[in-house]
Amino acid sequence: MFSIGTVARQTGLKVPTIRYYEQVGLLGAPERTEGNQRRYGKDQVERLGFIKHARDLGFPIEAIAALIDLAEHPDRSCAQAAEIAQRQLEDVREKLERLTRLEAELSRIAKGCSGTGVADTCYVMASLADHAHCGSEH
Amino acid sequence: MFSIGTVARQTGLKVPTIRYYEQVGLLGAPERTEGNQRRYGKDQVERLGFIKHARDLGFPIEAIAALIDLAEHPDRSCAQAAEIAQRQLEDVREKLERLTRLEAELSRIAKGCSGTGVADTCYVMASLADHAHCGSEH
DNA sequence: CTAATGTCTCTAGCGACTAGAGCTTCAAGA
DNA sequence: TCTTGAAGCTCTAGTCGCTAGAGACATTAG
Ligand SMILES: [Zn+2]
Ligand SMILES: [Zn+2]
Ligand SMILES: [Zn+2]
Ligand SMILES: [Zn+2]
Repeated sequence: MFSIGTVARQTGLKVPTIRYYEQVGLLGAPERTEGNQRRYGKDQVERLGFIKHARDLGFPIEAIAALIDLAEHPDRSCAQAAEIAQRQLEDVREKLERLTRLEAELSRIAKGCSGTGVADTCYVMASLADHAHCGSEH
Repeated sequence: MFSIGTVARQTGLKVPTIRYYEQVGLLGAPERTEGNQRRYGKDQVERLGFIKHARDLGFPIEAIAALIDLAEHPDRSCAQAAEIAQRQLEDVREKLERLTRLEAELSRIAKGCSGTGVADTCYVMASLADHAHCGSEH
C-alpha cells in the first residue's frame, strides 16, 4: 500500500492531480488509514500510469474514462477503443494543420521586424492589423 | 455608430466575446444610447479587427493588450512587439514539435487496432498501458 | 402600435488542473 | 516514548478565453 506522495513519484503525476482524478471519477476511492490518509494498491497505481500515459498523448478525461471502463471488461469488443484513438489522431492532425499555418505566418511576421524601429511603421503591428498580409487562412 | 451585433458581423467576433473584451480591458468602453446599448465608432471596430486577427494567430489576451498599448503610442520603439511575436512563434513551434511526436505515436496506435478484436488483447489498450511501446518521449 | 429581434446585466460553466489556507497525521531520529 | 518536520487532509478559489442561459429592457420594421 502506497501513500499518495509515493504514488505521485512513481507515476509522475502531482499529488493534487491524483486527488482530482478521484474526484472526477477516473479512479475509484482508495482505502484509507485510520487517520484518513489515502493508501493505494498496485492495481490503482497501474491505472494511474495508464491515465498519465493517455493524458500525455492528449486524450481527454472523458475518453480515458471510457477506455478504463473497457479495460475493466476485457472481453468486450475493442471497437470503441479504436474509435477513440482514431478521433484523437484526427484531433491532433487538425491541430497540426492549424499550427503549421500559424507557424508560417508568425515566422514571416517575426522576420519582418528587427525591433529597432518604431511602433507606427512596425511590420508586426501592420501584419496584425490586416490579414491581407497573410498567405493563408487561419 | 454601430450596434454590437453589427460589429460582430463585421469582425467575425461573437457578441458576448466583444463584451468580454471590454470587460477584461482590451477595448475601452464604447458610447451608449439613451437606452444603454453600446454604440461603436470606426476606430473601435478596427481595434476589434486587430484583436480578432491576433487571437486567430494565437496571441494571448495579455500580449494583445501590450500590443494595443503600443499601437496607441506610435512613436515608441517596436522592440516589445518584436519580442511578443518572437515568443508566440516559439510557443507555436514548441506545440508543433509536441504534436508531431503525438501524431507519430497515435497513428501507430490507431493503425495497430482494427476494432474487430477484444479489449483484453487490443493494441490500443496495450499501448496506453505501457509507454515502452512508444518510439519517442512526449 | 405591435411584434420580433436585439441588447442589457449577471451568474455559472467548460477542461484540466493549480494554489493556498488551516488543520491533522505519519514516520524517523533522539 | 517523545518530538518534530514532512506529508496528508478538505475546501475554496483561481487559471484562460470564452460560452450559455435567465430575465428584463430597447430598438426597429411593418
Ligand atoms: Zn517592428
Ligand atoms: Zn491573417
Ligand atoms: Zn483493438
Ligand atoms: Zn508513450
